[in-house]
Amino acid sequence: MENKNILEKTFNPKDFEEQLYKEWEQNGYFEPTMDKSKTPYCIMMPPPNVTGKLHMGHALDDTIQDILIRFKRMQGYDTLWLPGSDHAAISTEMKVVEKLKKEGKTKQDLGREKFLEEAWDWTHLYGGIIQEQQRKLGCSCDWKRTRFTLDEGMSDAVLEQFVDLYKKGLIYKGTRMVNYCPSCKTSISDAEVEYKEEPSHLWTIRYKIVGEDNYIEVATTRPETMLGDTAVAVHPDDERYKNVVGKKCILPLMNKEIPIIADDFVEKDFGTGSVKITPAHDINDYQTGLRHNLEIIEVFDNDGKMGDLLPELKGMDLLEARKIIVQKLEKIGALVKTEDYTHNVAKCERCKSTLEPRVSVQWFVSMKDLAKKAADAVRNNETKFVPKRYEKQYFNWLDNIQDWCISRQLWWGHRIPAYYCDDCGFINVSKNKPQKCEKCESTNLHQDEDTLDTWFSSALWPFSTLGWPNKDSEDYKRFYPTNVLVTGFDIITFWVSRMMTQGLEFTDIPPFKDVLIHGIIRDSLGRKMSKTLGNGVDPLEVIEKYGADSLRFSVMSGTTMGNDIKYMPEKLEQASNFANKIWNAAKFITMNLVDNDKILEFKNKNYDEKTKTYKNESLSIEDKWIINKLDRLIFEVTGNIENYDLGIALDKIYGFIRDEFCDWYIEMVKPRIYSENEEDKIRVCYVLDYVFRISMKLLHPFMPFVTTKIYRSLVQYDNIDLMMSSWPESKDKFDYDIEEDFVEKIKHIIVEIRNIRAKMNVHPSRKVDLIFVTTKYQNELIKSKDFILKLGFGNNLIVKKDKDGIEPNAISIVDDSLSLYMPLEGLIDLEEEAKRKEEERKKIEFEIERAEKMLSNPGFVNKAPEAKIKEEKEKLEKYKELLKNLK
RNA sequence: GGUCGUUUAGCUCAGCUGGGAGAGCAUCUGCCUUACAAGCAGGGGGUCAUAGGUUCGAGCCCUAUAACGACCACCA
Repeated sequence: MENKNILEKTFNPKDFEEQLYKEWEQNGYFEPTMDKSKTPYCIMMPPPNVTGKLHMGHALDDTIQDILIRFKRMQGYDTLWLPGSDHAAISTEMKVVEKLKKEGKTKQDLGREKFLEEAWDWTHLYGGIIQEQQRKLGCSCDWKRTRFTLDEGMSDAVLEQFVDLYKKGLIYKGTRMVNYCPSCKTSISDAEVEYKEEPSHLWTIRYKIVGEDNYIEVATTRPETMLGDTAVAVHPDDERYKNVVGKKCILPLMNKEIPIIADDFVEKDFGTGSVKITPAHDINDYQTGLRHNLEIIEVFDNDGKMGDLLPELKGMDLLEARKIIVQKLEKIGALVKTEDYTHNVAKCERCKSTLEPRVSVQWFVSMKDLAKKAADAVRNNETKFVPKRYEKQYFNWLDNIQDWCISRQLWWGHRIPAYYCDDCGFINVSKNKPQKCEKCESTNLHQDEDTLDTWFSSALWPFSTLGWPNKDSEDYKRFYPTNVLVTGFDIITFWVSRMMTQGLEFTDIPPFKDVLIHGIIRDSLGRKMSKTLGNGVDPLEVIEKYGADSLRFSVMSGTTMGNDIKYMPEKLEQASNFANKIWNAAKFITMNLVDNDKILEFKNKNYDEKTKTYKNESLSIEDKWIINKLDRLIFEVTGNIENYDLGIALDKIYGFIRDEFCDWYIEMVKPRIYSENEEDKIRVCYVLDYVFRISMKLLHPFMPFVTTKIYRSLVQYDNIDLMMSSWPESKDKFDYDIEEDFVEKIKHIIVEIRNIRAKMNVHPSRKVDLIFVTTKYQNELIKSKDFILKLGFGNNLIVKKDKDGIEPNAISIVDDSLSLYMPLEGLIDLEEEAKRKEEERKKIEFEIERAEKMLSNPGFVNKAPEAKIKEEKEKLEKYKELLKNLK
C-alpha cells in the first residue's frame, strides 16, 4: 500500500485547513450515526446572536466543545453537537431600527408586518456569517440540524410553553414596577440590569411643615422626581421625627400638601433620616406607596422626557430639567445643600442607557417553585457545575429569585399568544388565534401587541432543538438529556438557570449532566474585550495568520476552567512553532519510512492484539521506553479530558511530543534509521510511526487540522480518517521496568556530558571514549551503543565492571548502578572540573544529610506512611552509593 | 453591605486528594549536528502576597490582613 499523502515541504495551514473541513463535512462525519449499539453523547451549542460575528469568546467556547465532541466521537460515542442561532430580540430590533433611521423611516411608519419583513431580510443578509466562521475554526457540529430560535418548530415550542405555564397559573399578567429602557423602548427583566457606579450629587431639600414654622429636610439624588412626590417618609423609631409623623408638608414648586408617614424601610442614619416618596419612579417608593395607599404620579413619559406637571418643562431631557428644578428650589430657598456623591445607577445590559423603573402592565412567570426545583437538582448532584464554586452563584440567583418579566414592547420575537375579547375583556390564551371568545363567544378578538423575552425561547434550547414538544421525535428520545453545557460564567443567571427551570418543568429531567463554566478572554492588559474600547481581537485574523489549530492551542494551553484567559500573541507563536515542529517530525518519519507492507508485516508478526504486548526481543530498549511513556500519556490524558482538565491534557501531549519524542526518541533512533540493517530499520519505522500516530490521535481534538493532514501521511492500516478513528487505549497499571530505568539514567548522563562540554567549550566535533562502569546494565549498554555514542559525542563505548585501570584524571559522571568516565584531559580545564566535582559532592552530601535527618526524626518515622518512609530510605541508599562512586 | 475568586521566575500562567517548586515567552552562552534557525544544546532567575495556626512535614488545609477582580443586593 502506498502512502496517500506526501507532506509539503513547508508547513502552511492555509494549504489544507479549508479543504479538510470541506471533506469532513461532505463525508458526513459531523452527523450522528443513530447506531443503537453506541452510547449517545450530546452537546448543545449556546446559540450566538443570529447576526453576530465570531469573537474570541465564541472561539474559546466553541473550541472547548469541539475538543469534547471530537474526543467522545473517537471514544466511540454517537455524538451530536447541535449548532444554531438566537434571534436576539432587542439587539436585532435595535439594528433594524437603526437601519430604518438612516433611511429616514421609523418602525411605526412601516407598521408591524413590514417591519418584520425588514427584520427577516436583515437576518438573512447577516445571519449565517458566524456559522461560516465556526467552520473555519474547525467546529465539528452537525450543520444539518442547525436551529434558529424563531424557526417554526422552536416557535411552536415557545407557544406550547406559554400556554402550558398560563394554564398552570405560572404565567400571569400584572401591574408591577419593572425596569424600562427608554432607549430600547421596552421593559426588561431583572437579569438584564447592570449596575454602574457614577459620580453625582446628593441634594438636600426642605419641605415646609403645614401649620408650623418648621421644615423637614429630605436628601435625594434625583431632584427632578420631586414633582411626583406623594409623601415624605421617616423611620417609625426615629426620635427626631416622632412629632411630625401624621402631619403634612408642602411640596415646593407644586405647592401641594403631602403626608409625612412612618415606614420601616427608611434608614435612620442615611442623609437626613427622612426620604421623599415618588411611587412612580423608584422601586422602594413604589412599594412604600402600596403599603400606604399613596397616589402614583408620573413625572416623565416612556421616552424619558418630562411630562407636563410643570408645563414649562414639558418634553425636556431629565438632566436638563434637573438643573432647572435645582435652580428653582435654590431661588425659593428650599435647597439646603448640594454634596458630591457616587451611587449605583441601573443600566440596560444591551444598550447601556440609564434605566427607568416604571409601573406598567406586563406578563410574568412565577418563579419560586420552578427555581426551587432547579436549585435542588444541583444540590442533589443531578447536575454538576465545573468548577464547583459557580454553583454558589447559581444558588444565589435562584434562592432570591423574583418573578420573571417576559413581555417586551418589541416586534421582533415570539408574539404573546394572548387574545383579548373586545366585548367581555376575557383573555384567551392559546397557540392559535381562537375563532371566538371562550367566555362570551364574541368574534371580536385582538392579540396582545407584546413579544416574549429572547431568553424565554432560549430556555427551551436543550430540547426544543430536538423536536420537543413532540416527545416521540427520534432526536429527542436519543439525545435528551444532553451531557454537558459549555458556557461563560456571565450567563449563568440569564440562561443556565432558566434552562434548568424550564427543562425540569417540561421534561422532568435536568437538561444536562454537567455545566462547564469557562472564563472570558481578556486583552493583553487584562481588560475586557469590548467594542467601545476597540481592543477586541478578531479570531478570523488570527486564523488567517496562524491557522485555526494555533488559535485553538493558544486558548487552551496552560488554562484552567473557570479562570479568565489573557490573550497573549506570543502563545500563537508558540502554537504555530509547535505545529511546525510536528510537521517536520512527520516529514522526517515519512521520508524514512520503509514500505507499508513491511511495517504491517512486522506488526502482525510481533504484536499480539489480545494481550496487547510485543514478542520478546522484537523491540529495542529505547522503543520499549517510548512506548511505555506513551502508554502513561494515553492513560493520563484520557483522564484529564474526562475531568475537563483540557489545559493540562494539552500541555502533557505537547511535552511528550516535543521533549520525549522529538528531542530524545527521534535522536536516539537516527543511527538505526541510517543503518543498513533492514530488520532494525523496519522495527524503528514501525515504532516511530506507531508512537507518532497515537500522538496525533491524542492531539487531534485540540488541533484537528494539522493532525489530520499528518495522519494521512503515516502508515495506512485502514482507510479511516483520523477524526473517525478510535481513541487509543492504555494499560492502567504501569511497571517501572529495567528498560525505562536504564534510558532515564542514560538521558541523565547525556545531559551531564552536554553540560560539561558546554561549560568547557568543547566543540561537538571532538569525540571522546565513553567508559561505563556498571554491573547492572552491561547488556543494555551494548545494545544501546549506537545512540549513546551519537548523543554522547563518543568515539568508543567501553563497558567495565569496576573503575580499575581508568585514567585518574578522567571526568566522571555518576549515577547509582551506572557511572561514566571520560578521558577528556587536555580538552578541558581541570581546575573547573575539580570545582564541578566539588559542587556535585556537596549536593550529594546535602541530600544524604536531608534524608538522614528525616529518617532520624521520630515523628516522621512514626507517623508518615510506609511508602514515604521506604522512598526516603531508598533515596538515602542511592545517594550513599553515589557518594562512594564519586570518590 | 453579602458571596466568591486571584496573588507562584522579568511577563503570561500550570501545579491532581499536603511528602523535595514547573511550562511557555523573555534573557544569557554555545551550535547552520543530513526533520525542523518557526531550530538544537546548555545556563541564570522564585522567603510560592503578609502574619499566625494545624501537621513529622504546608504553594496546597485553617484563621486574620492587604491589593486586585467578579457576582449579588441597592440606602433616598
